[in-house]
Amino acid sequence: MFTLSEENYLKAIYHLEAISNKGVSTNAIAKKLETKASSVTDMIKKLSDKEVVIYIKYKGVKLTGLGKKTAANVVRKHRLWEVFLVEKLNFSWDEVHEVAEQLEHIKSPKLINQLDAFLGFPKQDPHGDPIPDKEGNLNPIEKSLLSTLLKNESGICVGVNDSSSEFLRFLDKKGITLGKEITILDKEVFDASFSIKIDGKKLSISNKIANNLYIQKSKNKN
Amino acid sequence: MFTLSEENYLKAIYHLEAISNKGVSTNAIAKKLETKASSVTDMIKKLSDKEVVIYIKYKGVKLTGLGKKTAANVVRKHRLWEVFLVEKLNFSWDEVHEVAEQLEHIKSPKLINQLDAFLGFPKQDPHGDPIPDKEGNLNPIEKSLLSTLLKNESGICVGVNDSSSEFLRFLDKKGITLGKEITILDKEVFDASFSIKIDGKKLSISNKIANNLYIQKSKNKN
DNA sequence: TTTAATTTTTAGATGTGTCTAAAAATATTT
DNA sequence: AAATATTTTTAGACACATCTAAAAATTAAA
Repeated sequence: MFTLSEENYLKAIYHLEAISNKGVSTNAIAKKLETKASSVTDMIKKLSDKEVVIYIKYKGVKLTGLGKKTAANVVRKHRLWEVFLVEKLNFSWDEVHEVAEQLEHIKSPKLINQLDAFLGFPKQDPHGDPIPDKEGNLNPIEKSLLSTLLKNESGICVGVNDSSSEFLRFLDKKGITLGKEITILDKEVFDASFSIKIDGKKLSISNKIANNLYIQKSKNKN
Repeated sequence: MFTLSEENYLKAIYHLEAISNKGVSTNAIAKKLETKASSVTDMIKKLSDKEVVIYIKYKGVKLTGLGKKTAANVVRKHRLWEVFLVEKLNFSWDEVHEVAEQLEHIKSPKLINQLDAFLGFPKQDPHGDPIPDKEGNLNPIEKSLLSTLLKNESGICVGVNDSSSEFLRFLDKKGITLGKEITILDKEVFDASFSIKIDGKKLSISNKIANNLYIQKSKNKN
């Protein structure tokens, strides 16, 4: 069994590995968990003793098979709870993270499996992120950043790279939600901003936005 | 804000006050929480500093208004989650306690209010215990122990005094569930056991059972 | 390749919640 | 009311997770 703190470290390492796939550095973990490097070193030793990470001094850590599975299970719980909050309790997608951070630590295999069934075995959470299965495997969906689309190409909005409340509320305000189709009308050389079409309306979005929105490329219409 | 441990102490004191309505003794709390008296003394001091209990050395504790409200809110959450587990996730009434013990500590007013609405504002948990409202007030239902019924009197099963898995599974086995009507056919002087009628069938139950089952007295039929 | 900058680890401390063992206070017997 | 038993508190220790400050190792720059 793992403590709440250990689970949070495993989850952080899991997410960091997904980006870099190299050894995860002490500092990277510290930054992610908003804690100090010395605290990270301490915890890493515990995790290493429990054989969920491989730790080589000064070289960072890697998750073991068990570590990966444990972390994926926490992520699974987090994302299933997010679906529950949005689908059943009318939370909006920018409100779920904090509560799911708590709920993900509830220990009960039956609870999470029943919840999964109750929700109809969802494959993605409200932000478009894939939900790991019981074994910890996840089916990543094919997606690209909106910024990679060329002029006149289209895509269906399928996820976000930044899931901060600020960004999500911004998307809400602009009427950008998962499932909607976006077409690139123009790209500005000047500031790398985009002119897009969504719901038949023309919209201008900054490069930052385009770099945080995932789409699934549609077949080109001509 | 209160820690998980503090919440558990408050809840324990809350339940103990409901029985005795005197100052709750250190030992009583220790027994309830399966901990040591010295640990209880330590925690009581913290709770006293936080003004949720009145503590007089060697004289036990009493909850303050704030303490009562805080404890009732934990109980509210516990019982609402129990309803959720039974009604939505197909848990049986003997499986919910352990999981609810974890869920009751999740901090999010919106979560619990939405859950309440989602469940249709239930008034009782799966064991027949009343669910406190947002302010911490609770509407106790009128109930008596089955053992207090006289021969030929009837009552609707509305709650349990002992909600251990063992007792609940025993009731399941005997076909005794909340809502069913029970009629006393006979009382044995010898061992204080009861002969009852439920679902048209005759059943013999021990005094211990009759002392742990709450019923709501029906109008006498003749 | 030596020096400087950065990262990481160690050493020692703190707060929370718990424990054991012993002391103090209260309650119960005789 | 004195002796005994029980309850409660205190004192001191420990595990967990964290921190600061300083030392050690690694990486980058001159």
